[in-house]
Amino acid sequence: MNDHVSPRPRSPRGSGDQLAEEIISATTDLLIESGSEEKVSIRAVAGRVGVTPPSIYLHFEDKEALLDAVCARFFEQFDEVMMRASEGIDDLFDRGLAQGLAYVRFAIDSAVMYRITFARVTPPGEPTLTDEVLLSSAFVHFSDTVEEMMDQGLIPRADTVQTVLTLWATAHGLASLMIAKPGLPWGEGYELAESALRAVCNGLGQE
Amino acid sequence: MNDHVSPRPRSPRGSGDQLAEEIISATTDLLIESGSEEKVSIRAVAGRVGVTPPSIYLHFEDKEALLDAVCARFFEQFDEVMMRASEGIDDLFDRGLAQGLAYVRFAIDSAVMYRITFARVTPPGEPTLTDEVLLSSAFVHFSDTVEEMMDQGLIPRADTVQTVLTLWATAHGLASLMIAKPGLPWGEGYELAESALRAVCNGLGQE
DNA sequence: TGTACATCAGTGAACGCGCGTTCACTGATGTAC
DNA sequence: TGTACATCAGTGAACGCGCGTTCACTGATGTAC
Repeated sequence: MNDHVSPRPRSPRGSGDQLAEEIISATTDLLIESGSEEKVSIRAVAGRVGVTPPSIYLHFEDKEALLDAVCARFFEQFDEVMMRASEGIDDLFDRGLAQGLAYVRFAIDSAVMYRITFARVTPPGEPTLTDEVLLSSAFVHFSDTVEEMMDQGLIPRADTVQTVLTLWATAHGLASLMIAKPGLPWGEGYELAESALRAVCNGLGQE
Repeated sequence: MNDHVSPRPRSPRGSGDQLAEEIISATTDLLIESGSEEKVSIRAVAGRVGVTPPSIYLHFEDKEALLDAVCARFFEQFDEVMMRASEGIDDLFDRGLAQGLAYVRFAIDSAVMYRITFARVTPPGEPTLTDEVLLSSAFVHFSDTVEEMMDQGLIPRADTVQTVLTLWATAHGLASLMIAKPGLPWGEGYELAESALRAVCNGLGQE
């Protein structure tokens, strides 16, 4: 964890953002390796990047801000992954399912980051959380899919946000329980996850 | 957090277990107050109980062992809560639903403990996890309910464990997402949770 | 073109702190005779 | 019944450590004249 790298050359003037990027990805790597945010120190991050600890504070106000940036960066990847997974799938139901499964898959593949991101509870006063998530690309894109599915009658028409939250909770529950309790009999691949997602889709509106 | 309490009287000979109990509940209280296991120190626990730090090691091998004991104790409560919630409900479907909802409710009421318990990932080598959970009262009791529901045709007959895992994942997803993102529009009470649980029950077997 | 200067990304050393844990010790309690 | 002793739950003080963060400083780079 305390690995040092040959000191990096000084950055040219206005290119401070590049170091910020390197700090974020070094922190991500260390989080994955260590498995917890408390085990990743500013010193270790600095060492990994090839810089001294105080330099970190030139780019992030404190450790919390750095971790926030890292988690935000991670969360952004979900949109890309879900979009890519449904590319070229014509059947609308299959497309929605593929997106949900891609979510579960990606969460499990990046188990440590997923766990850490969701463990960082949003402070109660945070006013913009709702907007932040609701406006995030992943949420919007998936909402679009859901709305189309309603249009085609694949799932019953209802409040879009409520439906999206229900499906998200299902996918999140599968991913996070599979991560937390990997020893349970989840079966070989993702069949259980797939059938759970299908079940909730098919049961919508029959409540 | 560093509160001290008047020093407790010395325990009589063979009653060391009582102090162990007090340590567990003091730790639970401190976890709830601080919101994270790293913020709870052995010193603080000792102070809360009214004892010096080294005494803790007379009852728990180290901090990890103490936290494990605390989480195990917490997990045991789920069975009691779910059983109590379904008492006196005759309709079998309603009984299952009440158990699921009680799970979500209790998880949210004890948000901090729930989050911490599920964040403590079971180490990969742990051999007994599966048996541990599968034999736990909550799992067994809920499995019984599910099996009865299958008998009555309320949900399709299928592998019980798979069905229980699916329902557990749904309840867990709702609870943990509601805890992690309380700012999202979950609605007033637990209607969204209830309709999600109903949806997955009704969609089972239609995959 | 050459020189003095301002800028500012990054440094080196240190700060104070709280932590988990260890260890030799104490002293009230129970027991043996 | 009285006394010497073993037991052992809990103590007091200290260990070494790594942490987040601060602050005065450096020195390469770009700019003004």
